Amino acid sequence: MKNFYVTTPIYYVNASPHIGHAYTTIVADVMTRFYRMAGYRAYFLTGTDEHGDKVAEAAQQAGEDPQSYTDRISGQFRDLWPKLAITNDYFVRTTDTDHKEVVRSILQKVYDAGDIYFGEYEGHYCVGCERFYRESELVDGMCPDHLTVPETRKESNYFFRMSKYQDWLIDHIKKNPDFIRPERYRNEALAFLKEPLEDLCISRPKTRLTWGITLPFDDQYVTYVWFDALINYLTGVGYPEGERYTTFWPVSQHLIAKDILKPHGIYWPTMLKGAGIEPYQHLNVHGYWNIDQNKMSKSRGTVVKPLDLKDTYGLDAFRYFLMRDMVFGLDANFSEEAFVQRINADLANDLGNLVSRSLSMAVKYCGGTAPATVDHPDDTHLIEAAAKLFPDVEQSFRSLQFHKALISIWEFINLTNRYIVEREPWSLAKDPAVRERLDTVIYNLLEALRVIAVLITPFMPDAAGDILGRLGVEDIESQNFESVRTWGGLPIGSLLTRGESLFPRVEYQKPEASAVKVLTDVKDEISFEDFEKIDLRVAEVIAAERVKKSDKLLKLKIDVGEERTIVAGVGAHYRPEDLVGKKIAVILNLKPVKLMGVESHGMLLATESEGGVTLVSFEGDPVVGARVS
RNA sequence: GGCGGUGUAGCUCAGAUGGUUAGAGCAUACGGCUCAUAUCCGUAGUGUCCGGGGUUCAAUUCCCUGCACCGCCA
Repeated sequence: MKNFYVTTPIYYVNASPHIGHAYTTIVADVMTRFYRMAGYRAYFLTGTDEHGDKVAEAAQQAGEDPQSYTDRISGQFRDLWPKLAITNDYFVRTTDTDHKEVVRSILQKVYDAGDIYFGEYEGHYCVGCERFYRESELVDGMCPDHLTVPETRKESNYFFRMSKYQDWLIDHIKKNPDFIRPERYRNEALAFLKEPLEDLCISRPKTRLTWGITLPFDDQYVTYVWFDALINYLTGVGYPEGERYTTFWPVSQHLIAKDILKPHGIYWPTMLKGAGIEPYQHLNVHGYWNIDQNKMSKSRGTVVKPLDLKDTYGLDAFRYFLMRDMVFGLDANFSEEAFVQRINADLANDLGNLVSRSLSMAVKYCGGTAPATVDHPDDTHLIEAAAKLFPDVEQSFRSLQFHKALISIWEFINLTNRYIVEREPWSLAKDPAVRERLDTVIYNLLEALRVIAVLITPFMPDAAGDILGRLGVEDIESQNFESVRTWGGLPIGSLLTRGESLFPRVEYQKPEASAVKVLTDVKDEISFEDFEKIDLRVAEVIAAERVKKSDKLLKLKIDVGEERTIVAGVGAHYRPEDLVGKKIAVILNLKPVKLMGVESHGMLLATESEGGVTLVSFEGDPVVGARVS
């Protein structure tokens, strides 16, 4: 038996699930369902990534301890997947006991092999940037951002000797053209590798971070990110031993979005190499869904979250749209309008209507059971197209071109619709002499529906099951890809049911057609006490200059009764000299942040729209430092 | 600032290791059918394939350069 193993990234629990998570996971599910139906033994892993400072912070902000916080958010992901008809075989969490053990055993292994070292070194540390600089990064011995001379500081951490495997990795990627795919991302990985790899810092001292897995060889440190998160792909199949591991690891493929190409394409293979484990087989990289809010319906008075649209329009339609409208590897646009168009054109008109008209005629002309057939030369075109369909779809799956698989299936749907128009069953029905021919045509239609249903099962499991049910197919399990290799799989005499519309047409109200003006992005209501927490003041700009290397950021010195420095992102629309002397509104008590290396102690108020950025200013001449309320 | 991506029909996008008339869907117009969710089938179009330069017998495709938009990093 052939095997198949696919993973999604484990999702970081500092935010709730969104369309990006849903897409990756649905692709993994479609692939898994496909390979299961093709006779493979398949294994599908997803899960959550739960350690690190961002999670610790998010937990603290939510007033929870990290474990109960991660339990809660991880649960959100776990609960979402059944609602998307996801059929993962396992759900891994990095806080699982077995995962911690695997991480520690691999760290120990790499450590024993001499590929992890303790780096206590002196470096050029820029206080403003809170980071170390390499000699080569400095400009005239100074921090490139602050143009100050960095101080010499000591820092201790554990490092993975990644640089040692750079040549091996380049060689491996070159020898295995589909190790990273599609090709654009393979090229990108090779481009990274043209520069010398630095060793990977893999620890944080417990004085700074405790929410992590303690290093097996130094209990004063936890491991940081990579040796924790990436290793889930091994934990999920029961590494280091066992039948699952030996079965699935050799055929492993990862599915990721392009933002995490570097850790998966560079760090992970070298880590595996260092641990003496075979690299994964494929890294499949997809693009982003861009959300065009202008093209999303505003009739509901809220900004539309794509994920919510599955409830409005149905899960199968949602899965279909995601798979059909994105070319795997490239970015795509998500708009409600495009979604509705797909539903009406492809699902309602082409497929839904085909099911409806075929079953309607079968019931009307053949009494509700699948009739017997007699071969006819005019039908070979349809039958041959059906035979060719699975190989085409399989070919598309092998190259991750899911949209092409769907196009192939829809070409067959169109062909079947044409078959009806050409054969005119309603004319045949008027002449008792051609009864046999009518039966054959109807049978062929029903069999075509069966073939279609089988092939769309990975994408739209519910609709497929529905169609098979209407065709009277009793043993759904038998409806695999083997069953569509030869024509005639639908038993004669199968009991047919007409049923309701499979995909009713849907209405989409264009945003601008809405008569009543409704704000689309009103935030949650707050109390007056909440508002009073904001310290709004009148300030006067004393000096302004551009932040080095930034188009947008301006560094402003302001007078609010005291002198402060703030950084404002208005540089694309205001020149520094335009601002000096202006009275502006400023939030004083915003937590200071560092932008491009400059610390900002407040934020000016401005509005941004298509016309550009406009500062909030005052009618008259208010006193500097006065409260705004 | 560095790196990368994208720019093809009204819209959303495919595609071509360089080679005759550059494609699909949607939208539009016209025609056919009535089994069907007013659906289906057929026909008809439209394009300086972002600008400029180079290589070539031949470039929209390869190279250089410019512009616009987007993303990542610092």
